[in-house]
Amino acid sequence: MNLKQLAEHLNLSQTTVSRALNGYPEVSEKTREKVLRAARDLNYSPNARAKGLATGRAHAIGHVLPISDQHEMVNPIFGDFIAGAGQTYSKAGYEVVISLVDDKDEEQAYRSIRSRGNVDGIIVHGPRMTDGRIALLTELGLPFVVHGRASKVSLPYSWLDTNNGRAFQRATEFLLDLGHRRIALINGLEFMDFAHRRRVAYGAALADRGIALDPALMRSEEMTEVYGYRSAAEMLALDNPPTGFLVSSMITAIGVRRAIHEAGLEMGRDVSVITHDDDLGYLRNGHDVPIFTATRSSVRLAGMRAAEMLLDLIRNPARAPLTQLMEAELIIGSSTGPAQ
Amino acid sequence: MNLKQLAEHLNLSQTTVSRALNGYPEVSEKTREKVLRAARDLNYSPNARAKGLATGRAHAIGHVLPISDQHEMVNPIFGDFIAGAGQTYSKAGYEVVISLVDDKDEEQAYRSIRSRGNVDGIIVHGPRMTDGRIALLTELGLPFVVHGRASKVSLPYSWLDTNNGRAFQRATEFLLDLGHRRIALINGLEFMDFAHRRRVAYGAALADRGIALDPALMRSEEMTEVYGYRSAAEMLALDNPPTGFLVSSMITAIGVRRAIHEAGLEMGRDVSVITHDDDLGYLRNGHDVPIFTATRSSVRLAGMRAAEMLLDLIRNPARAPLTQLMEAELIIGSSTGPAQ
DNA sequence: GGCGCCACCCAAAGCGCTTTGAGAAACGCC
DNA sequence: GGCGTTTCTCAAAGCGCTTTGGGTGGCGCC
Repeated sequence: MNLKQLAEHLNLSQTTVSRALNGYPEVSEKTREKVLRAARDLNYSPNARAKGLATGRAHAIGHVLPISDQHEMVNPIFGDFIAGAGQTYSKAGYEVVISLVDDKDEEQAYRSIRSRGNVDGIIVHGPRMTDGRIALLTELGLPFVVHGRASKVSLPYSWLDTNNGRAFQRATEFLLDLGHRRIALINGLEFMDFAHRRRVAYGAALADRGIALDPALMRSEEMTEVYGYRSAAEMLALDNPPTGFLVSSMITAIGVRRAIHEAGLEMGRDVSVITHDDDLGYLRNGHDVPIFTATRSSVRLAGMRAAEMLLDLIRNPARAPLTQLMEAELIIGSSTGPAQ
Repeated sequence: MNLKQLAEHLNLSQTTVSRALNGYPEVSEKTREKVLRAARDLNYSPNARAKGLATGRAHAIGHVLPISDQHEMVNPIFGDFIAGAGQTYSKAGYEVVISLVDDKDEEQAYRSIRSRGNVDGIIVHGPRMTDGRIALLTELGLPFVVHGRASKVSLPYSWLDTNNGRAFQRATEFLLDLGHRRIALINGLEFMDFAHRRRVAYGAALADRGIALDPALMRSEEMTEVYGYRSAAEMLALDNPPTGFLVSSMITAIGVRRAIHEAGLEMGRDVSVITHDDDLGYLRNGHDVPIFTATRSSVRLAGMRAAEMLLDLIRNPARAPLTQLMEAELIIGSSTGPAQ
């Protein structure tokens, strides 16, 4: 069923039918009514490609996930982010298209996304500190919003980020205030911007209290459970083990907890743990009784907001870049306690 | 840059340029060479909408996630599945389009996906035991592959599934062989087909040894960490607590482990746990030293294979439905031991 | 009755590509 | 040199939609 057939069925021109369906005023209410009913009855919906070709809009948003040998963005965050964004999109009649792009041919990939024209804008995931994609997309004139920031990029661009620095500063201070002096950082990969910021904030908070950084207490890897376990196990075996852990994700913190248990220690009493919590749907940090003391910031909410920003950008291409910084809340769970 | 401009630039007709780019034999190698170089230099890539309109193929695959109030498919599995499928797609030049559809207007949604024509086929996620989508899609003539099965649907259709029944039967028998008699099932939602099969297999294995089902030891909910924790905590507080747990996902098993620890028990000694393990990238069950005894089946691999099946179906529309059953392997970790 | 004005409606062009049906150029053969 | 083939190239139609630039009929008004 296409427009032409529908028009013939109704004994109307394609123009009139199209106008009726798209809410143009040049058509009488009676006609519009008739057209809408027929469309529903005959189960007509316009061909997206043809519509896109004619209007120049794809009504789709691209989510580009960089992949490389060292690192892969398909992580637990992504599902929740998409779920949030998807909610916003579907209200606005937009679709999500996902591209996995190898960062070897990143430039080529973005250019081709641009000229293939099947998305009206894109969300950039996993920004590095110095991320070439921002300049590239700006040059290409394709609307985009970065989930996160790129510290070393000075161009103006639209982004939405959690205040990772502030969050980790507060978390570090929280442990310091409890009397901890040996505080470990089990961080994500530090060429990722968010992890870099956390690292810097942690360092600054310690320096503020005159505590020197100990490289033996700092790790930076992909945030898996096993990584948390291994790191914590090794650190707890040191002559001078940490009494507090700052961890970059719930999954990793679960690994840390496992190591603590295996060492015969109790979390919250012998060893304190604070983690960042993205508030993932299936991995709730117990909203009533938090398991972990955590810096919480909903990634699903971030998805919704980033999507709104992007749609806004698409509708008003002339608009200046939008930015939004979300504060994480520090929630107190039972994984922290005074230093022994 | 579009075809016309490229053709003008080369002083050729659009036809010739198009043929050169798409590898048709009617164009000389010399010309083709020239065209390809120009395309690369000028960063031309064809407009996907126009191409799709002309060819009738979208070069995109839809992944449809049902959402409802009671249940939401955006779960940890999804990221890995897409990562696997995406690998196959990008090799074949296909994109992924994600639609979140509310199951209230499911029928409408699938019909509209069909007629909007921006995907060539779809992967159906999260099949229920009696899933209306299968009949609907068959009727619509849209190629599709189901990730999982629908037990109560008798139509032939293409699917790829893990042998959940066999896996949970083996797991149950494994615990029985270790002497466990009170075995709990912390299952997923049992209107989901995979969970139903697990439930049936668990029941059958117990019945085989003449053990009656105890409703107090059976749960069926969304597979979160908190659910695992709460269920296990409650069961361990029973007068006659279980000595073995069969759990439907790693995340939930982590919750179970937490409850066991909090009860002052040790997993693998006082209480045994077997979980299903989807082999998620960021939540590895320790490939060298498994944390949990588990039935393992890579969901990423499932994604790759399902994608291949679908592409096959798209290329040969006349082909009979394809089916593929993946066996899970039972890996022995340290979370199980003889019943006390 | 003739005029202008709305309210409706339509034919046709155009979006960027593929593909058909045919023409020109080059070649070998007698 | 003329013929049939092969090789290369082209103009134009068509995919399903939107949108421009008119038309047509009915109404009130003088």
